[in-house]
Amino acid sequence: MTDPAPDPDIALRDAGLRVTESRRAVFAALAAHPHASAEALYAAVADELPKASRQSVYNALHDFADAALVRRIEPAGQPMLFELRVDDNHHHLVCTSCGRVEDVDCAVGAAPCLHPSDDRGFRIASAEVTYWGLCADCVAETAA
Amino acid sequence: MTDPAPDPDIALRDAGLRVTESRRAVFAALAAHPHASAEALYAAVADELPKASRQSVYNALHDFADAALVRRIEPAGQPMLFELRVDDNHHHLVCTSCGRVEDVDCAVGAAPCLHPSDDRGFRIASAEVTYWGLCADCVAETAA
DNA sequence: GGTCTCTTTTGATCTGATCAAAAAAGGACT
DNA sequence: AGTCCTTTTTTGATCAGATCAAAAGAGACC
Repeated sequence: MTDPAPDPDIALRDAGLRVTESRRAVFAALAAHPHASAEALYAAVADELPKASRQSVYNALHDFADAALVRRIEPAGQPMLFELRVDDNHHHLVCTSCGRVEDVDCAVGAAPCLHPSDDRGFRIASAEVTYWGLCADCVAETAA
Repeated sequence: MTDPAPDPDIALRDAGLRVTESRRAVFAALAAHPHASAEALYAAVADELPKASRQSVYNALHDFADAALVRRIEPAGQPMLFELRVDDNHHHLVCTSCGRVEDVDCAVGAAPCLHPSDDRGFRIASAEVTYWGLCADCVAETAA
């Protein structure tokens, strides 16, 4: 297990990125909101740092993704979402009703689905599993 | 196995959709171009039926998807893609370099990845697996 | 063929994301 | 602490893909 909440300043510097207020704020927003869109993160950042611009949030997220500090996911029908969990190979549950996203550890063993029956000549780098369904809240709501 | 190339007219009528020239053209375009974007399909349709509008292609695709005549996939970084294979549970190989998409049958047995280690209370309806990597052509190009 | 409903067209509009140039701030060095 | 160079941020434009809405047109049932 890697450290659960690494110091953002150190992580940034290690990645060769300058430590700035906006980036710290984006980092904090990511920690507070797993699976948030750029827009949602901008809203969160703006709460703490009103002078920050939307573009700076996009910039930060882009830079973080390039540096592998965050992972970017794009479930169908949703804008890009960002998450801090990058060191493990985990997958996602997505609610088809409310859009909620939850993490789920890799199904069986280490890299279960990494080998398709026929790889068509592809050099496969990773496998991404998305489980579609109704979250607990939406199941309850449907029942009512 | 269901019929490999069902008569579009019948499929449309069975779905409660009127049979029109544009829809027939979109169907043909889908058959000719698996995993094509709405834009690409519009281009293909326009070749055969110049008077067809872009919107009519979007409409048709939307209607087809609602009627489960086509499946819509949205690999990260690409626009929506549409495919006619809907009756089987298959997955996709996506080339991270050129964007090429290939089908791959469900990895092991019937519904291999359908059960995550912890479903977080979700009522799971389906699992989607995307394999990311380099297609054969892009591997060759990289080697050169 | 007449009539009603479903489709198509046209053109506007929206969201999410990206691009680009000028201004501002980080941080290495003295 | 001050200087300088480079990276970041800001500002505002722009883009792509997709959707919405009203009016015109075409399918299909009688």
